[in-house]
Formats: sequence, structure tokens, C-alpha cells
Amino acid sequence: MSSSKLLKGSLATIVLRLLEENDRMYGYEITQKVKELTAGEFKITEGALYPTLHKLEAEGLLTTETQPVDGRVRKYYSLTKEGNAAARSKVNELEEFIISLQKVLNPKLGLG
Amino acid sequence: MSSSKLLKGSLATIVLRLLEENDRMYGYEITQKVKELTAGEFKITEGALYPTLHKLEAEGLLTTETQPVDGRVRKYYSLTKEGNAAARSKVNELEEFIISLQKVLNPKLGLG
DNA sequence: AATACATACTTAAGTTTCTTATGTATAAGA
DNA sequence: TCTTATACATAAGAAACTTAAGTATGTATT
Repeated sequence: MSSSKLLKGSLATIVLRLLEENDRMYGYEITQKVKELTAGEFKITEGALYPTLHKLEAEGLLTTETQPVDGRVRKYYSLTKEGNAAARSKVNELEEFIISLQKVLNPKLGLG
Repeated sequence: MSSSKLLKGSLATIVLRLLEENDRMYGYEITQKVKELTAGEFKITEGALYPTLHKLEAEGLLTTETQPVDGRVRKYYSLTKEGNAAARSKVNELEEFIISLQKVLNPKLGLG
């Protein structure tokens, strides 16, 4: 993931979250979707994305289907059952992380 | 930083932000302050914090004063002029990052 | 026809930033 | 005396990136 090199640990969570919404996606599509959602702020690099997808597949969180489209090969990824559970828990974890981070960045607000 | 190993890149920003508010702090104090602000969610490890402080000092963003207190040595850190500017820009960058991240995690909201 | 850009996936080398572990040293509490 | 808290430093290893290179096809431009 490019654009400010922050967040070295949320790429897998982002992938899982997108697959929760989209049922199945291929790698290149994921890079474009993230770019679109963030108005170009996040640019996921191939060198980061593909190894992440392979790792999630190896962990049993994703399954793949390969399809030729217009003479090029596409590899579609979908969540497994465990992938669904992992998506929910990882997104939650990340959201809680953001809340804690905001408490540090802006201790005047929401100290409840 | 412990607790979920997320956020591999925000520690320096957190340090700069705390020093923006507190004028001067020493390492151990920073670990305790972060723990307090996040109700124990973030536990900054010494192995992460001290090298980060040294790096920020080497970059000219922090200055140090060493003081003996109760027989132990404390090393107080303060922002330099450039450290102040860096704090503002890094905190902004991180906040914008969080906004983008939320757009990916929850595309239904705030798609402006 | 040649060149460039978009689509599409893979992998290796190097860097950054952590975690884990170890070491030093003093003070306070059980 | 032993443990916990305070206080700093640093080395080894792991994780997650960036950068770069490679392969391959389709489309648009000159």
C-alpha cells in the first residue's frame, strides 16, 4: 500500500472487508476499488497485494477460481466460512484500534 | 507498540502528538500516558519506543535534557521548532489516513 | 507498425518498524 | 530477600511493506 506508508497491518483487513461486500473480486479489481473508494488516497501496490492474497488463501480464509477473460487470466477470490468470521473480527479490531488512536491524538474529546 | 500489532507506522506520530501537548516528557512517562489515554489498549514497548525517540532526535525533531530524579536518570524530550512543524503535519496525515480507511471499511457512510 | 498505456498476475531483494529478549541500575514494598 | 516499579539501551528476529523486475494480452495513439 502506498500513499504515506502508514497502516502497515491493515491491508489484509481491507481485503477481507471488500470481499465481505463484493462476494468475489480479483486482485486488480481490488486495487481499483480501493483507489476509487478513497479518491486516490490509497494506492495498493501489487507487491503488497498479491502476497497478501496468497497468504490469506494459504490460511484458508480465501478460495480462488481462475477464469480467462478477453484472453487474459483473472483469479477471483472469495471468502470461505472462516474468512467470513475473520473479516468480522479483523474489521472490529481495526475499528477499535482507530478509536484508541483517536483518544491519543485528541485526548480532549471523548474521554468518557 | 503491543496490543494487536496494528499501526506499524504511527508510533512516531503519537510521540510527536504527546509532546505537542506536554512540553516535555521522558520515555517511561510516554508509555504510561498512552496506556492511560487508551485504558490499557495500547502498550508501547521499550524496544519500540526508545529507538523511535533516538531516531526523532537524530532527525532534529526532538532535543533532550538529562536529569537525575530520586537517584535514577531521566531523559526528557521536547519538540524543536522543526519538531513542532513535523508534529502538525504528521498528525494531519494520520487523521486523513483514518478518514480514508473508514471510507474503505464502511463505504455506505460519508461517500461525499 | 511502433510505442505507450491499461489490464492482470508473480516473485525477489531490500527497508522499515515492530516484537521479543537481554542487560544495566535504583527504589519501594512484601 | 525477592518481586515489582521505575528508567534507559540495544541486539536479533519477524512481519509487512516498497521497489523493481519479469511475463503476457488488449487498446489507443502516432
